[in-house]
Amino acid sequence: MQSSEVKQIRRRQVIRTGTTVEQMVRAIADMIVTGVMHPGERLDELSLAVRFDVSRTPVREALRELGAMGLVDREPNRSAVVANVTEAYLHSMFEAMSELEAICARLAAERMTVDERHALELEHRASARLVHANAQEDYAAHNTEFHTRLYRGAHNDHIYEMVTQTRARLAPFRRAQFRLPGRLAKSYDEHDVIVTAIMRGDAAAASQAAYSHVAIVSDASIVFASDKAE
Amino acid sequence: MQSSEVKQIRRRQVIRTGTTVEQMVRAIADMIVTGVMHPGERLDELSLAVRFDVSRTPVREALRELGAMGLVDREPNRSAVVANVTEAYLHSMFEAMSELEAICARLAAERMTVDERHALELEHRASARLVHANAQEDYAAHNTEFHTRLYRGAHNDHIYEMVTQTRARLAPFRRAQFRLPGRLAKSYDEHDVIVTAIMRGDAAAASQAAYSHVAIVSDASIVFASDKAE
DNA sequence: AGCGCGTAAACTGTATGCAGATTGCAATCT
DNA sequence: AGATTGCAATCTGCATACAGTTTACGCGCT
Repeated sequence: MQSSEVKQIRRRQVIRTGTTVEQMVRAIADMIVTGVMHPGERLDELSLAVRFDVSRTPVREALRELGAMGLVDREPNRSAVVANVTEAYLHSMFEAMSELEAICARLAAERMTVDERHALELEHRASARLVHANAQEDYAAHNTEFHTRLYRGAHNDHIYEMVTQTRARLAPFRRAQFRLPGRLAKSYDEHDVIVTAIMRGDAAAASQAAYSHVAIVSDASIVFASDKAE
Repeated sequence: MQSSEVKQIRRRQVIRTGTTVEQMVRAIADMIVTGVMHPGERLDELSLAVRFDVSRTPVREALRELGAMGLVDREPNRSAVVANVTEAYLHSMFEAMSELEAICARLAAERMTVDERHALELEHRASARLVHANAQEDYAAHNTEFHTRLYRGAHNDHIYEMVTQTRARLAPFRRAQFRLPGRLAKSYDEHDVIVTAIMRGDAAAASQAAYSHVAIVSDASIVFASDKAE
């Protein structure tokens, strides 16, 4: 290996932000979810160290984190291997997402403050413009914000954690959905049903609407995911 | 530091199973949830290394894992600090547990195979004996098994993961509940309602019963937790 | 006295070395 | 030939050394 200054510079050029380990976690996570690495494939520490031009120490820490995220399986004295994110497991994550989102919607309908309700409605109305403009990128950003407000509105920190973690793990599989023709408008309509239910404090309706909304997204995304898996 | 053989032997005597890191994770997690360490308290790597008689490397890996578990907060170039598991957050975890358990019960009522239903019922009936004997330890073990069957019965791997993780984080706060007088019998009765609902495939009833059951446990445990916090 | 500033101590981040575990292969035996 | 045991190569687990960063303190200056 070369002198440490050179390495620092080289790395800084390639990768953006955060500590070395964070960067590696993101990079490896990406390789796994995008299918560059296949389930069962071994993640040899030394190879990764060479590949990222670091020592084995940060590699080990990254693998530990990925293990905690469920992206790799680890056993003592064995290589970490890419976890088997089977289509079945993916499906279970989407289903879980629907359930969690339904819970959030229900609790939000019951618990959101007046201010939160207002903000949610404003956020929602503001996105109508983006639908008409078919501004997919911007709508996606709005969409994230909208759902985040929903999660926050449930006023339960642990549920918020679970739902955002699940969401993060699903993100790579969900990216393409807004490219489906007409999806933006449908998404907006679905949001509308949720917002309306929440505004009038109808927990059951909000829950139901949120469940269906996510289920629809899931279907669209799973199609995409299986395409990618070729 | 002394020679490595000596250290190995000493450690083997003190701690039971798993790798050094796993042991440290458990030990530190215990100290945090039992209140030996207080929120905001710094977890200095070197001090921990000395304390557990290991080097900083396993300490760092343990801290990373604890960070992923949400028990400690980490920032680059700063000490890890004990996360603030406030009573509010604890409450949110118990509420989340109720919600998750309700989902599992509902899905289990719909999806459990004939074999799984049988096994659940047998497991449940077998525990009646333990109630009469007031065998708290054994009943606790049975209780774990019972709930695990419920979680598995939902046939959703991601939900299973979330619920077991949440359960693990709550475990230390829940330990004492069976010491409350009459709790064993009540627990058994509550299980009975759940089992009955599941056996006849009544998803709504199962869900409702599971929600209440966990809510009751939560109440009992939170009392204990706030006692301990003195 | 109060405020910067510089420096050293303390601590985290990373590299590297060594010991023990695992695995695959080969030589031997049945 | 197939099974088995021993060995070597490979890899993980941990320790230690070193580099970079943050923090705290004291000194000088205003």
